[in-house]
Amino acid sequence: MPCKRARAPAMRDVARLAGVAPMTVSRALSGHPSVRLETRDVVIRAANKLGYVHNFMASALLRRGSKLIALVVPNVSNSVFAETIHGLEEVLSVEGYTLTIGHSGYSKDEEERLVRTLLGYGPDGFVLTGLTHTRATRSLLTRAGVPVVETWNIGTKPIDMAVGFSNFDAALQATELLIKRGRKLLAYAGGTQTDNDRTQQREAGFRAAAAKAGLIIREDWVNTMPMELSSGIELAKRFVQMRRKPTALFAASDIIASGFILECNRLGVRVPDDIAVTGFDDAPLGEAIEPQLSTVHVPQREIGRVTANLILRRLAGERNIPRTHDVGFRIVSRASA
Amino acid sequence: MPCKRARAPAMRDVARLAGVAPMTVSRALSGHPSVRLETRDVVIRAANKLGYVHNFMASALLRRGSKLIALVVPNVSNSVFAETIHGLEEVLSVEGYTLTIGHSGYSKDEEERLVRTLLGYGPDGFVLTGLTHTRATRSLLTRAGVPVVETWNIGTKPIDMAVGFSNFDAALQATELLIKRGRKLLAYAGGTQTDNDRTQQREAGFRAAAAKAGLIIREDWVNTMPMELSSGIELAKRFVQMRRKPTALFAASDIIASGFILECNRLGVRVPDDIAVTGFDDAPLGEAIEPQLSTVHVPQREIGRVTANLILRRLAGERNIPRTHDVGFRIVSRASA
DNA sequence: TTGTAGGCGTTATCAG
DNA sequence: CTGATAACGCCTACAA
Repeated sequence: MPCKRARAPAMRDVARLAGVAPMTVSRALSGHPSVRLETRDVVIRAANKLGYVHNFMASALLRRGSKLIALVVPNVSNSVFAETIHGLEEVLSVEGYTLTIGHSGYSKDEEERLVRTLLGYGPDGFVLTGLTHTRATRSLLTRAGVPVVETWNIGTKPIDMAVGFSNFDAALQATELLIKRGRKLLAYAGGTQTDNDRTQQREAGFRAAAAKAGLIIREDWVNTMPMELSSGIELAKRFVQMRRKPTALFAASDIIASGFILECNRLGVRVPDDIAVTGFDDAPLGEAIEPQLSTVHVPQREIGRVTANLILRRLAGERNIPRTHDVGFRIVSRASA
Repeated sequence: MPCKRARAPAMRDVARLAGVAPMTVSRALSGHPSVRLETRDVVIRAANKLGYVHNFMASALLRRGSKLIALVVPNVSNSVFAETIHGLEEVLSVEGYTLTIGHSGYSKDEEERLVRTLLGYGPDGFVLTGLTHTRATRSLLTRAGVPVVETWNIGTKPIDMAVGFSNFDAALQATELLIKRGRKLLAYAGGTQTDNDRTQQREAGFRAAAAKAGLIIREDWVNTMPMELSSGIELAKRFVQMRRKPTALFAASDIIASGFILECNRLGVRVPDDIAVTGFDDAPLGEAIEPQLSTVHVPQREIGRVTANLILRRLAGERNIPRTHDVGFRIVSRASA
């Protein structure tokens, strides 16, 4: 165990060593212009000597800004959110902000609990995933009076700001790619989460594309399963055992689609001849497998970067920032469809 | 923009509504035994009515615990760390702790900067990746007097506690698997990071296995590259163009190894006939590809869980906790070697 | 240009 | 069992 928690040096300690008042230390360290350069040097030297670290909790208590940005994601292990976190960090850390992260596990009630907790740290900004939240979540965040960004979807009215793209349109266009290839027997594989507006919109987009083309969707071909490779593998195993088989699969995640294709290769199912496949996200894996995966490119990291910039602009006092930011998507046509 | 930041209800507001003193609210809400059940009910009802949320900044200021655990990882986008974060969250969130996360980008100086910043939030515990840090980092953390856990490696003396496994032994055994298969011309692919003790130990383990078997390593077959699929793909492309070719590859990451195998399949290189491959981490992808990847299983999420539990035990006042926790590894022999 | 007083929200301590 | 007081580290407002 490290030695007993000795009180960390505070401004008053720096002040004593520098022979000035604590207030002068505060000004010197925050770069206030009205401090004599000489004094400022003395203070900075003293601070370094003592290993002074600024106490953000005290500043936050005074509502001067905690330099904390709160983030709630469904799951950090999901690489698409990891990329978004990366984008956020990239931009925010330069400005001295730190992220506090909570996992909702795709539950809106857990999300509400987390929002409550995280607000207790006085964050300067709040980032959520998706547009559907409990009434209490919306109200807590509205009243908090800090910039709030909902990510990964756009459409309904955001609490404050939204950064994402239309999951509905993207799924619709990805499905239309399959239909354009002449496929009529469509299957779907998407996430399990009922509390998840992205997944819901993707399934809705899939159904809309089918309806537009006059195709009937067999409900037993609509699969909801975790977004894991194993789900795709399982799906391929089921596929070879089916009597009536679909001729196309739209997976609402590249991970599921890739697992499906990899297992098809093993089982001798030919993609796209026996079944065409389209994914979602444009993960690096989709490009590495054979056949390469057709998918929807989504600017995962960009969502984080744009979100961070919006928060920074808001904190800098900028007004009249549009509430919704569409980062777009792009259909990537490769060999699997 | 949400409405003007109205002051969030504080204990004093709850106290007023409940008709008691703020101190009583504090006790009631923290489950102090010396509060009459009736009083406690009144207080809790008042707190709920006002939507009171506990202000951690004030508690942190009093050094009563910020309920914050600080974490520095090289990169959240790397799935192995994402799993560890997941394990940490899993255990810590149940106890009401929140994670603050910083990315060092594999730089020890950036890590030091982050440690300084994160300490400014008065965390109740600190989690680092790896065992090598700047002198200042070690000293800051020692003096902070909070539990500190270094993860993903063991060996040298930790700052406080360490949770991981011997990267050296794991790499050595993975390489020996290749040697046992009769391969003598060994190539290596590992991370670029010079500041990275895990990568260094893996390379050292690889070299030690070769030396033990009396094999000479060609330095131009020792590749350092980012831990991405694309690195493995690049490596496979180089492989087909080589005049003298290695007969085995030890990749210090399943991602690189998988990229290599996937591209080999595309280029007609037979694995393991033309080249045997071993990875590291036991990512789900290794099992999904054909041939399946031999690798080192590492309990990624378990590292997070064990780390969290050690911190909790320390915070609960437990003494004499061993400093080093070896979570072990397991060689997984599959078709690629 | 520098210093002083007071308070942010919570809780340890001691008094009732 | 409950309440008053003081203090944690910093910064706004005002004074010198």
